Amino acid sequence: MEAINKKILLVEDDPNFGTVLRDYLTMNDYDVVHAKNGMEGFEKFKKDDYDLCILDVMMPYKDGFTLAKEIREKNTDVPIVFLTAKAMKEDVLKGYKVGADDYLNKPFDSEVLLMKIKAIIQRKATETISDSKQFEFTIGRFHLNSKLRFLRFDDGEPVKLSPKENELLRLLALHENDLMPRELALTKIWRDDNYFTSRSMDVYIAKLRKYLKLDEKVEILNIHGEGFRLVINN
Amino acid sequence: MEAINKKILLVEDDPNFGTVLRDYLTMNDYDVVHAKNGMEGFEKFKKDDYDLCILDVMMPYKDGFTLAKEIREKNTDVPIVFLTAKAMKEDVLKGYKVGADDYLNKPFDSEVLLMKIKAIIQRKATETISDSKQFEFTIGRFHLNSKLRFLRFDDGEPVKLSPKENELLRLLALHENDLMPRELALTKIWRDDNYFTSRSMDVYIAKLRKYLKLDEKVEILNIHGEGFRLVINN
DNA sequence: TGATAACTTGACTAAATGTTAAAATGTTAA
DNA sequence: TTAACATTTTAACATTTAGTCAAGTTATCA
Repeated sequence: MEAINKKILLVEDDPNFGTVLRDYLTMNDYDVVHAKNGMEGFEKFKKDDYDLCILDVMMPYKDGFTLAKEIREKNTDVPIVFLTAKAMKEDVLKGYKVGADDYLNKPFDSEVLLMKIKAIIQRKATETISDSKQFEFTIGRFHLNSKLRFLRFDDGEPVKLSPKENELLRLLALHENDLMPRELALTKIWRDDNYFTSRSMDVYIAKLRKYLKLDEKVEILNIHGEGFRLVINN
Repeated sequence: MEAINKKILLVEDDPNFGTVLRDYLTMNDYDVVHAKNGMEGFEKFKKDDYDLCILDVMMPYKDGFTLAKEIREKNTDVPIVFLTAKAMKEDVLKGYKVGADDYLNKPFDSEVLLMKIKAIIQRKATETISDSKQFEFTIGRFHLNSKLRFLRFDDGEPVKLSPKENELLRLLALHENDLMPRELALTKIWRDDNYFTSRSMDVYIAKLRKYLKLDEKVEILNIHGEGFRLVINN
């Protein structure tokens, strides 16, 4: 039986390092497409579907973070790994905002690299499956059934939620107590990130808050400029 | 090249079993410190850094779960494995609540033990950075969550930080006890290094100092003409 | 001690968010 | 097909949050 290899987009401007890495990955049964700079990387990304993107951070013309942002606009799911020179831990936050899945410090152990790649692709696969499977949530004294689109308080009468209300609350519940980035909701639910969809989302946050205020332990907090957080206090 | 052995803290009150296990692990290139009870185990834990803790659940005075809780307060990352006579379901659940990484049932196959140990230490080592680590810091009696942008003192109410406050404190924490060059913060956070951004940064240093003065052991020192230092005094 | 760097405070501007209501759009059943 | 209703978007305005800058004070260094 011939298994289909995972496809990796490698964007690395250093020709020596890039070639070595490409060959090493190819040897380990990955299909590697190697782009020599950010521009080329984005072109190649648009032309095909990849299971993983490995981006060098420091590149002329277009750095890895900028490229990642462009990639994220096209595809919210593909795992992205950054290659950085050692001792650049300050940049991790920046990478995270763009939706980084991991960092690799140059130089790195090739064994570790392979393990991480495998783990990330694997994690992404199970994550999306388990995410898409979760349709019922307990939110404080509420129960959300996201498939039937209703929200029940204690044992009272369920309230019917509109599609947008439902999806937004579900996304918040999936990130319970953690940050649910604004951008995530916009790309996942509204499939567009602009001023108006953003305002629309705020309207829905207000509606959800109105529903949720029956339980004073449940609240939707805003993190200015970042997104929202569904917290359940004890 | 001589690799440094991984250090294991073994807490087991049964002298026979404990000694046999210690010797077996030592034979397999682990550095083992053997404590005969929970109290001794915690003392030894505080004195050194370990790559893994193996705790017997049933011990006099202080059982394994209680010890695990104390260890977790000091260190949220170190892998913990419990040794149990038999896998009681409720015990397993209790263990995972305390943050157990695995269970070993006595008696157990020594080969299996070695494999599990290797796997656990390995897994911990390759865990992705984006899983919290780089966003959470302990600063004296404070806890900084850089992703959610809040700073908590002891177990009090978290204070919300502005993006700039957050990034600056994070940068200082990354350089804890070391110099954080002024220029670094300006280029990383303000993306511009001029007179005014520099004044602006001073404003933020002042704000951070105000937050941090709750713990007199924590301070931000200035190094004239160089930058700042976040120091934690003992 | 004079020059430069660091610190503090508060006023001001810009941007993001909260809220409500009206307008536009979508859906369903008679 | 359309009337009634549900959903979503847009608009308007209020409020909160964040960042910058200016000006005066204090600390440090040579």
